Amino acid sequence: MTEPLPLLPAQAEPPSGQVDLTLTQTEEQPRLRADAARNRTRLLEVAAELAAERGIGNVSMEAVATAAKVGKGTVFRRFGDRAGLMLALLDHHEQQLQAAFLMGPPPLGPDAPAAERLRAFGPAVLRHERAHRDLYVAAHADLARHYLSPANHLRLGHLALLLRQLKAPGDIELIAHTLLGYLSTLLADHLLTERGMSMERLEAGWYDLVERLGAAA
Amino acid sequence: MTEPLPLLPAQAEPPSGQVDLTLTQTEEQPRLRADAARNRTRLLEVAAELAAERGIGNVSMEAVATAAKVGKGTVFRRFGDRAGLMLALLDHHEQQLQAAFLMGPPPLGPDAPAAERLRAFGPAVLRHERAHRDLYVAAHADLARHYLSPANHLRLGHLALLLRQLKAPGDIELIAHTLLGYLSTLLADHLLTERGMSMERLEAGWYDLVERLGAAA
DNA sequence: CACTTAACCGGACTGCGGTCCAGTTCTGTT
DNA sequence: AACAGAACTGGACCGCAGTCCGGTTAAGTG
Repeated sequence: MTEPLPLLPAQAEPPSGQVDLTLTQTEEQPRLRADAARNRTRLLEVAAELAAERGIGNVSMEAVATAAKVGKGTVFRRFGDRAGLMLALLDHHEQQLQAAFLMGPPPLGPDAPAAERLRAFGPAVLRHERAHRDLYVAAHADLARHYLSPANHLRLGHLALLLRQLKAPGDIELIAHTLLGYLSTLLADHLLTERGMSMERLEAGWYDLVERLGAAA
Repeated sequence: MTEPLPLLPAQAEPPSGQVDLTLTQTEEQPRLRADAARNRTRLLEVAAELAAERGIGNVSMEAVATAAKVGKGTVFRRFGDRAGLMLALLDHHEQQLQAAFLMGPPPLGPDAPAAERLRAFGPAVLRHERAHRDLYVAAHADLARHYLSPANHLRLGHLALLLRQLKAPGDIELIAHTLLGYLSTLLADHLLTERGMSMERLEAGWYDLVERLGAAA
């Protein structure tokens, strides 16, 4: 909780081979050694596989290590901790979403007016998170890290950009956080599952929110 | 993750002696046996003590059990799991806050106009959570339960009430959730600590939010 | 191509959260 | 007061996250 944080080289997101991380700006990756890179991809593949067949909640770190024919220590060295592995797994999916709203077609992509992009952002995220619910929940088990994750940072920046283009009044950064909070996996899941709300209702709520918080004074 | 949930009598909030839980409506408490009630209070006392001296993060369930001269199983039977114990610990503090905005003096209490109460709610919660930061973070480690906790439910209901009194347009429940999300312990902590924002800025953000989301159409 | 060194590897080890169940203690009933 | 059964108790037990460190291997240097 307030530890000195031993070593943990802080290298949780080094890309490997075909994996392209240019989207989520990784502050700098120290370049993995060849064997280490190989192991990393194998670990991710195996983890995804196990998650698919028995549910991510029933995949222990040790199981991943064993299935990838690697020592447990290796897994932890690479990903730091369980949440780190989840985050890495998630990263792949996240990139699809990011591509959609950074370079995709309207109304999400850059060829639509800002107001429309902002509107479209909500449902896109809601649906995306719903599709990968388990993983998001598991990954954000450590909530503190969540706010620091590149993915979250990117979303935040995107929203702030759109809001600025719209000349939205007020504290843009805080408003962006508020909007993102509305899209939180756990909140959406709670409202849909526990409270029995419909996706349409959540989307309508988003449109309303965007209208009131994004409109120029 | 999708288990049948063995027993867990779902009795996590039975009051004991002087502890008054009428505020956070506890759906029904099966009345603890005399010895069990005694143990419960001792456990909470001991836990609070240990938390105070070595930080809540460094207090294991076993340590609490031992210090209270009780078996480990007893602790888990009483509180379900670690988060349950945290929640119970938190409950006491939470009641102070609840009393403040349910029955306290203006501008928080019922003798002030709704708009003022709504405005005052934000800073009150922000400051309260900041004061008990560690505990909130530990307790909400299990985020799914968080949305179901009586405390959260009460806050939500309170906000919804005020919004309704203000004749705020839109989907009241969703707006209440959005507002509450802005006050999330973890978000606030992130903004204050990591992003170096000032408390004043967060409060100003709240006032702005309330004005735009609470104003009648 | 030999050599140095930094990085990596694996698996034994620790501590904790959570479960289980045989034995004990309370509470309501007659 | 005696009894039956429900509720509680405690500690042995399990599996997993995360640490540690002696041995190994890859990447720069001449």
